[in-house]
Amino acid sequence: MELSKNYLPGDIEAKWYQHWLDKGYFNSTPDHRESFTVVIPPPNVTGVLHMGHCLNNTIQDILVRRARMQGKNACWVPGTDHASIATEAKVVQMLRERGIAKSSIGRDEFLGYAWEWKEKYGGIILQQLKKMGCSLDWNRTSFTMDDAYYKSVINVFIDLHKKGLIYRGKRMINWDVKAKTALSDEEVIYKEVQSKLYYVRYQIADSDEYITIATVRPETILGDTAICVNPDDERYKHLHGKYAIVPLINRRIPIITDEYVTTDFGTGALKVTPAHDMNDYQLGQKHQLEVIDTMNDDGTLSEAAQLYIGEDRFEVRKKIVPELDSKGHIVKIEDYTNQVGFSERTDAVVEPRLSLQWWVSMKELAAPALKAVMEEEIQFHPAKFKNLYRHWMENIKDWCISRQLWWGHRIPAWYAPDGQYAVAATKEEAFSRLTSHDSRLTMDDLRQDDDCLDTWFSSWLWPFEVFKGLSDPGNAEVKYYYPTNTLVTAPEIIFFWVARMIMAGEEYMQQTPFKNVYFTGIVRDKQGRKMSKSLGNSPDLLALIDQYGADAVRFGIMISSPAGNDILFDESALEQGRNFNNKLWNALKLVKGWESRISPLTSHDSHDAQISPSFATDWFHARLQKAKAEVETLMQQFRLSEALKTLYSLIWDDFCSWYLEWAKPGFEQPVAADVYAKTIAYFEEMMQLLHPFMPFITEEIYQLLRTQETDICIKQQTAAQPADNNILAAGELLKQVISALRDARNKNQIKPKDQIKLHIETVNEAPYKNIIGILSKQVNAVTIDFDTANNTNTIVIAVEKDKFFIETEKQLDTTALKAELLKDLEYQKNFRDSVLKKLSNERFVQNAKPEVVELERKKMADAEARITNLEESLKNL
RNA sequence: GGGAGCAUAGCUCAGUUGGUUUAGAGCAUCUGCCUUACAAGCAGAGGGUCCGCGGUUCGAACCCGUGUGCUCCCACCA
Repeated sequence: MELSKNYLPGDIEAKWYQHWLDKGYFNSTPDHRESFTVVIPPPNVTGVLHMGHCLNNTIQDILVRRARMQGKNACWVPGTDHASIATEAKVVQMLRERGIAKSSIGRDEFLGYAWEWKEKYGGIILQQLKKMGCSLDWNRTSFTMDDAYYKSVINVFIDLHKKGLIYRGKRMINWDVKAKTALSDEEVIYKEVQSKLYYVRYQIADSDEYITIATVRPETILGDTAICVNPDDERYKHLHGKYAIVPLINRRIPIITDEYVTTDFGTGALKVTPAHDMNDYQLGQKHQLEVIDTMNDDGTLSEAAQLYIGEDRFEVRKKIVPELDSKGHIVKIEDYTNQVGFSERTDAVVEPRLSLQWWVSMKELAAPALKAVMEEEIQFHPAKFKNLYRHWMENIKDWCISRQLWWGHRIPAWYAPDGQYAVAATKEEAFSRLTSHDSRLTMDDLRQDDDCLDTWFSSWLWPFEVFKGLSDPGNAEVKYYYPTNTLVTAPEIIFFWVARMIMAGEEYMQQTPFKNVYFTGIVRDKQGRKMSKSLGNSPDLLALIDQYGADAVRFGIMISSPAGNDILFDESALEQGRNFNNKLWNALKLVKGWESRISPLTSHDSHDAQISPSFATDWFHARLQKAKAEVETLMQQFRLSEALKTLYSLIWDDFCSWYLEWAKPGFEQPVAADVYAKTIAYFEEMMQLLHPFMPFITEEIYQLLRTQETDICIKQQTAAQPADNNILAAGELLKQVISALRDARNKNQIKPKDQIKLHIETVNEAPYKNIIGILSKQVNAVTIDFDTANNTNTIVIAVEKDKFFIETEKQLDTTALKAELLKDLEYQKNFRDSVLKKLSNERFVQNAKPEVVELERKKMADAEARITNLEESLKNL
């Protein structure tokens, strides 16, 4: 078969993915084997594949494919998240484009459109994962709003409510006065605006003294319930415990102290309006201040304001300033630049506002989840995230789980007209509970809570609910697959998601949901900026796959991403991946080319060094085993990019640059049968090791090498055998000698075609005996002997303690060579002196470990030998 | 403001209990090669005040302190 000049990934990738699907290799059912479960962090249904997904899913695929090849029952569960905010926003936007306002249609109609949208676009991202080669069990595709999943979410709500862990409480939220809805923090856009800072003075009660505060929102004065100063602020110490009078409305408010107030901003005195500012609210809670809500839901002032009732807050700002001024309360007005929140949807200035929300009480749930991580029942990779996790868990705040949205799991609470409510799975149940208090109620009186649950309130059940852990408790699948092995996710959602999954797992499965968490970094562009749509610096992943191939993309992103570090994405890494593919392809072509030239003889039958490079096969066997062991260790430590680097250099340097060159027969010479067979076996084994990282090309090459009894992706890997250290050392010596001789040839401009004679001066000829054949071919030496050269026109090279004389026809210019030797001599002398200094330090000899001292002695002896060697060489010149 | 982390070659990073390292790799750069697997290649080379300062130690890129610069998370300043 004719193999193409370069590797062409397109058709090959599509072919193998379909083949794997047809064979059902990615599908898992429980059996006697050990399970290895990974659940995908469910991408949003609104999502399209970006670099972050690429990184994250490549890592998962590597872990899953490797486990599968180690004989484990690997199961990687796909699925999507309903992503309530993001999806609802998309659907609203789509409706708006069709001229439909959300407010003009009812909840059911809206949800109809939302489901339609989900069915149409929600699966795109999963299809894209197939292009990357992800070995997911597609029969298990889950969605956080599937019927059974939905019911489990509701049941968890009911259960936690029953346990007293869910309650209703007031909270400051971001209020959009135009849309008359609450906004999530993510929907608030902070912009810098030019404001005024108004200095307003308040009279101290029962005194002629005044205290001046600074504010950008003078209209909120009407809701003031305290003035706060720093307890250490000398200017105000005499006012502690006194009262001030709110201008215009003459309310008496206390002057309180709190460390929160900084002395160097404004006047060091802060007016406190608990109903209209996040921080003031917290201060109010802490100091038990009265909360006066002076604003209606449309941004106009309410009756509680006493003045300007019914007028918009910004109108009031314009009017209240002159009024304050006319009564002598304005001290000065300064220009001021500050950050103001705007609604992402309506661009209205967001107003902090108090509202009644549902909460999960977190302390109790957090305790076992904190323990699981601190005691390493769950291991974080890298471990540095343990600190972050601990800090958050120890200072955990209650979780606000209600969202003023329609797309999501609707809160199972029903209200009677008098405000009484019941939490129940059905309206009927709620009715029966509420009628026991008030028998006059009818079903029609009951109204279900309009709000939805936070998206994370469903995704925290993901690791067991994909196996119906709650909807069908104790079923065989959840018993087999749960807990999962490794979660791969971004550190930015450690609190939103990872911590809460651990809590839910402990609470409902009595077991942590995973054993390992691998935190990926954030994918950034070359300049270190986060990839985002607005910057336009996020490349189109599918276009990259088309251009470089999926294997190259996977290689490129993995080679530059140590765990937990951000990765700076650079297309040159993909190019490196593509080149690596090509290197593999060409190595295949070379080895396949040997097929027609196999000699019936093996390397042992012949004494001809040219066709019996048994040293090469023995050496590479050891080299391969060593690399295999290294990869095993690195993978256990989740050092994936280092494992890939190890394989890259094994294949490119040791296999292609050294081994194949050593084992390669001369032009039209036969190939020893055992060399051929071993080369094929090594190649196969390397393809197996590389398969999890680059699944497509490895399968293709594996199949082309020879007729296989199975496909590579389910071929079991064998454990590394011990490597022979002597032969490894001999290989390193050979490499070193070849490099040194090539360097000398290069520097003396001896052309590759020019032959040389080589004399080796050594006290120990034995290590060289095995490698003469290879050596002569690699440095183009016509003869090699162990005699001292007597020709004066020679180049002398020192490697370790041995000397190499290159005899050539070419006239040599020794000046450059001399300079080189002098430089090396100086280095060696300096080195010797530094070692000598160490060894003559008595305290070093006394305190250091004996083996360290011994090592220094050896370094010393070696350096001495090299110095003598170099000095002699210089004399010869 | 609270917390976490980072600083090693032009770039991206290794350097695992302080001693096989007067520091390694890949990419980039330079030099020479169209050598019959591969120019998406081959052979070779150059390149470092391990952020500054102080300390601990026989010995520090590594441990401690401190300064500087950068990044991220949370809360966002009246």
